[in-house]
Amino acid sequence: MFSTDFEDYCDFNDSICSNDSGIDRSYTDSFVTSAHSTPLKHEITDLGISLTPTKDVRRKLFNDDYDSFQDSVDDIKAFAEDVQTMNTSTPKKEKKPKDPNKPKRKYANGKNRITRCKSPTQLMKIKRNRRMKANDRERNRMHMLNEALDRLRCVLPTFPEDTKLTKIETLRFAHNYIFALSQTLESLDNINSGQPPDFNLTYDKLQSYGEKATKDAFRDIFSVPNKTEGNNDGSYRNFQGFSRPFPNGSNFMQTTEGVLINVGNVTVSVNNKGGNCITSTTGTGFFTHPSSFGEDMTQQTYHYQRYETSTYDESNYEENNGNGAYFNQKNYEIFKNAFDTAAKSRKIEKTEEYNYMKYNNSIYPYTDTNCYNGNTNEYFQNSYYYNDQRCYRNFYNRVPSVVNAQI
DNA sequence: TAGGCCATCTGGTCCT
DNA sequence: AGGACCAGATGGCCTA
Repeated sequence: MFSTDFEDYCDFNDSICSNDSGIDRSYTDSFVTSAHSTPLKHEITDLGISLTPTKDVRRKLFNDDYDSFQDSVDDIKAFAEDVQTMNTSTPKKEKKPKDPNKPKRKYANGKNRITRCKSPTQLMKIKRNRRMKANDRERNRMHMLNEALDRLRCVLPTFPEDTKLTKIETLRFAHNYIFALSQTLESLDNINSGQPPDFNLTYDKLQSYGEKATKDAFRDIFSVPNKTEGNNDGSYRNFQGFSRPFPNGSNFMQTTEGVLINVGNVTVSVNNKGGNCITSTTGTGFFTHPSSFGEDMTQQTYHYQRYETSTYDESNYEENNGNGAYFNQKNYEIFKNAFDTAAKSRKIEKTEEYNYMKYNNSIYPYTDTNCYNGNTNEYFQNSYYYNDQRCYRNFYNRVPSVVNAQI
C-alpha cells in the first residue's frame, strides 16, 4: 500500500508532517493509488501500512474496522473520493440576508427524522477519517516536541560533539547544567562578597534535590578514565571522573590547572590556562579558546600556571592573565583563598550540616529516612529525593546578583 | 538475545 | 464537534 522507497517516504512524510495537515491528500492519494496499483494486503490483524522508511514495518491501523476493508477495493476508492469531496476548497457562497417572511424549514423528529450520511458504512468512514486526522495531529505534535528537544540539545555542551543525548538524558543534563551554573554563580557571588562559600550545603542541596544518576555506560562514553591524572599533561581529561566529592574529601579541589567545584554529579572547573569546563555524569562541555586544543585535545602543550602570588595584584593582572580573554586571574585568587579557608573547616561543617539537613533542616525537611542509605551516603533512586522539584522554586525566587566572574 | 530507545497508533479526558 | 494532551500498547532498530 505504502511504498518504502526513500523518495516516496519523503513525499509522503512531507505531506503528513507539514504544519497544515496533509492527511487528507496523503491518505486519499494512498488509497486511490492502492486501489489502482498495489493490491491490498488482506489480513485481518494487520494492514501492513508502513509509515516509516524502515524494513518490514508493520503498523496496526484500524484493526477493529478492518473487516469492512474486505468489502471491496471500490469501497476504499469511494471513501477516498469522499474525503476529497469533503475537503475540496470550493469558493464559499456569499450569505444572503435571511428573509423573515420565509417559512422555516420543518425537520422531522424521532423515528421520522431522516439523517444524512448515517449509514454504518458512512459512519465507519467518518470515524476512520477522524482517526487519521488525529493520528496526523499527534505525529506533528510529537515532531514539534522532538524539535524542541533538538534545540535544547544544541545549547547543551556535549563531548564528543556528535554524541546525541537521549531525550531523558537531555532533560537531566539540562537540569544539572543549569543548576551547576547557577550554583557556581551563587558561590562566586558569596566569595566576592567576602563570605565563606557554602559549598558543603550546595552539595547536599543537590543531593536532596536529586538527579537520578545516569547509567554507567553513558558515563563511560563521556568521562574519559583518569589515565592522565598525575601526568601533568595539561589535558582537561584529568578534570573528569569526579562525580562525587573529590578524593581529598572536599567539594573543591585545586589543581595546577585551576580549581574544581563539585556540585553533585556535575563538576565545574575554572581553568587557568584557557577555558572552563563543566563535567557531568551525562556529559562534558568545554568553554575555551579553540586555539588551546589540538585536534584530539590531548596534544596540547601543558603550561604551568604563571600566577603564584597568594594575593591579587592589580598591577600585574594583565600580565598574569596571559591570553587575558579566557582566564580571570582575580577570580582564581579569590577561589584559591576561599579554598584554603574552606578546607580547614569543612570536615566539621560537613558532618554537622549533613546530619542537620538529614533530620532537622526546616528548609529541606526530609524525614523519610527510608529514602536514604546511611551505609553508602546515597539516596535511593526513584525516592522522594530524586523526584523533588523544590530546587526550581529556590532557583526562580533567588535574588538576582551581579557576579564578577568569568565562566 | 534482552533491554533501551524511539516512532507511531490508539483511546480517553479535558477544554473551547 | 474537534483539537490538545496524555499514557498505554506495539513493533522496529540498535547495542552490549
